[in-house]
Amino acid sequence: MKLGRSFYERDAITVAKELLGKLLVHNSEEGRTSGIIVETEAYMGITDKASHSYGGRRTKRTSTLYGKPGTAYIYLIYGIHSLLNVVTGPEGVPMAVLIRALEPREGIELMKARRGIDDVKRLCKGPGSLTKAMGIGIKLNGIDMTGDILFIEDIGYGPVDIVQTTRIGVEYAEEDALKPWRFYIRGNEYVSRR
DNA sequence: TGTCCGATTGGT
DNA sequence: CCAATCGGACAG
Repeated sequence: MKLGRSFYERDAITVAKELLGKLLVHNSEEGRTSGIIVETEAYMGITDKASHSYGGRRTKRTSTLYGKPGTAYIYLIYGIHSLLNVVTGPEGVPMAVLIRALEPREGIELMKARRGIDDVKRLCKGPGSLTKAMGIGIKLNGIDMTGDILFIEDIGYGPVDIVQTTRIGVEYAEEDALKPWRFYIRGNEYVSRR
């Protein structure tokens, strides 16, 4: 069953935990790909120094974060990688959940071709890797994830044993770098390293 | 308009 | 450890 607006209309920490074990699906022109979400991070918005919307910052890029819950916030990092987030919380509250890793399910051959590697374990390991495997680029920024192109389903996976720890790559966020807002499925082989 | 730099990745 | 690669953010 596809996740609807109300699922996303909650704080990012709650959504980040509950997204573990759900299925991310992309119906692209090249074909359908999907994977179980095994790792997420919560970005809590205007009070979170690691968030793009910290302090209520509202620019061309971050305007997506202020949209409806369930909107895809996709941006380019290092000029190379697209990172996928789902906007959460009530409209106007700029929180989001970063999808960091997937366990591939459907379209694995297409993912291998897009990534140029064969190791299934590495196909969607890391936020920049999974978007490449799934064919998700910044063109999809702002798309409604309650639609039929890019969306998330509850497939009854679980129960899930959640590990909670600090987020990756946010050292600049001072005290907020220590907040335990990264979540992943304990023991899962597809979680990113470091 | 000019400069700085990143919620990363892959290779040295 | 370090380069890749480019649009966003912000100073001037």
